[in-house]
Amino acid sequence: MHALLVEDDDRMAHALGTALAQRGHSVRRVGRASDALQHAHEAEFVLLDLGLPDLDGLELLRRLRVLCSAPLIVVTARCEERDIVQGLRAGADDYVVKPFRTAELMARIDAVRRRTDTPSGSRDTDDGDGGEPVRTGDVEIDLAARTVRVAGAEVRLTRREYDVLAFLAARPGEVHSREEILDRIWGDVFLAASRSLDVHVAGVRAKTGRPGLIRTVRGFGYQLGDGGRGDGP
Amino acid sequence: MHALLVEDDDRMAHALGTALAQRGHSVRRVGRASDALQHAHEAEFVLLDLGLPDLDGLELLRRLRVLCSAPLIVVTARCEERDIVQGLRAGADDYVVKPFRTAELMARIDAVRRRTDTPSGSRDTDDGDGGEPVRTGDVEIDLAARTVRVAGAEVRLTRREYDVLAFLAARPGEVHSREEILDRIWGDVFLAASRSLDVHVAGVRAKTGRPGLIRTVRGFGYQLGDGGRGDGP
DNA sequence: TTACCTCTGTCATCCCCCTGTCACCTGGGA
DNA sequence: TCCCAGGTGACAGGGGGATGACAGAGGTAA
Repeated sequence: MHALLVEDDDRMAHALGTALAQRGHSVRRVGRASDALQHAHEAEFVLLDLGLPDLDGLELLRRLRVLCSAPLIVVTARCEERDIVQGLRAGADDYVVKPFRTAELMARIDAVRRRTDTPSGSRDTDDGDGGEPVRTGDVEIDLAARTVRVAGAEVRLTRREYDVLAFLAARPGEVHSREEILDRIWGDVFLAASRSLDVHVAGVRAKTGRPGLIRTVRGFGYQLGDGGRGDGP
Repeated sequence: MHALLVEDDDRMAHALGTALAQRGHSVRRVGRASDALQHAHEAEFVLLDLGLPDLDGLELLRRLRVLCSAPLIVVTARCEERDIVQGLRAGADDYVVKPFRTAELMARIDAVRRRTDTPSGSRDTDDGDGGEPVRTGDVEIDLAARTVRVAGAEVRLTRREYDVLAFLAARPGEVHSREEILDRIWGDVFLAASRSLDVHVAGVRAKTGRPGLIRTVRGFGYQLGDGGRGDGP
């Protein structure tokens, strides 16, 4: 059992690590976002502190979610309702506010894992396990390195543009609704009427020079395409 | 979407019911444990108050867990660590203490359902069509990815066309009436006299090149067919 | 300041949905 | 076998709505 503990405070990390170890988990503790992203694919479940110094917590959470679908519990001092809602919408399975009670946290970990350890397994053959870039046509999306290459040349996308592309690339071939995308990336489905998503999709298409990289499913949402050549059935 | 709201306090039930209805859930509210147990099997998810007068909350939770495996969130005034741990260990997927914040509770409901729900329309008896595509002949309908393949090649259907096909594919072999299909997809049975359904069925047949994929039951409705070869009993 | 990103608003376009019509098929009755 | 009535398939056209393209305001970081 491999727990990934993302926590920059030494005392907190020590306390949590001890509690987890007592319950039979092997723990890898990291204190920086970059290390968290590097080890995400090894984790059986994740405890995430949103207050890291080197990257916004929500942003880290979204990036982790693209890299792995393991159970993830946010453990943080941020207790505003807005923070909690956004954290859960960004993909957290549970959200625990510091100071927390250890036994409760352990019970929550077990509850989340009970739901996610599907006996039939293989629920996540999808998300880029480890570091294999997603390829479609001559476009290469490296979810771990957060880079995009077209015909070998790196393309610089903005944060939102990359988020949208990475979200679609995490499950190639699947169609995602506008609401789902807005929920996961913006944390707000009520932006559905907004034009933001369209604008950023257009940005990805323009900067990559591959209009077919993101395919529109009219009236529903978007899907990762074949990289440009939009031939039909 | 069927939410089972187990709550004996009228004001609380009203507030919760309103919030759920605003988010598109249909709500059945019960105030007694016996009613909760009776309707448990219909629920798509459960909100459970532990403070009912006629049965100990934990005991009710355990009995509910035997009857149904739907996502269940405890919403209660009991805030002792011991209560929370016991509730989670008894099978609750989350535990929210009153007074709670509505938006947070809704986000927690979504988070739990995200982990437990089958991605697309099929919502009934959990007969394993969770992630496996439906196959008939050489046609493959992936309800999770919202894609359709014929002989391995992806076929692009419009929204309505896909909706009709997916609805039939969610229960292979069953015959569905025009009214039922219109009700579930259009939300309006009064379109029964309209030609829309026929047009979209024709679209599916034409685009897939499999006229037998959707079989007409004259005077009644439609049924998922065998993928092309139109022989039958 | 400067440059860039993000979001919003507007306009134009195109596709999809619905409807209407005609023809064909099916099933029942004479 | 023939006729009739209702239902369905095929096809075309109009309208509406979703999306793409573009511009500009506001915010943020360098």
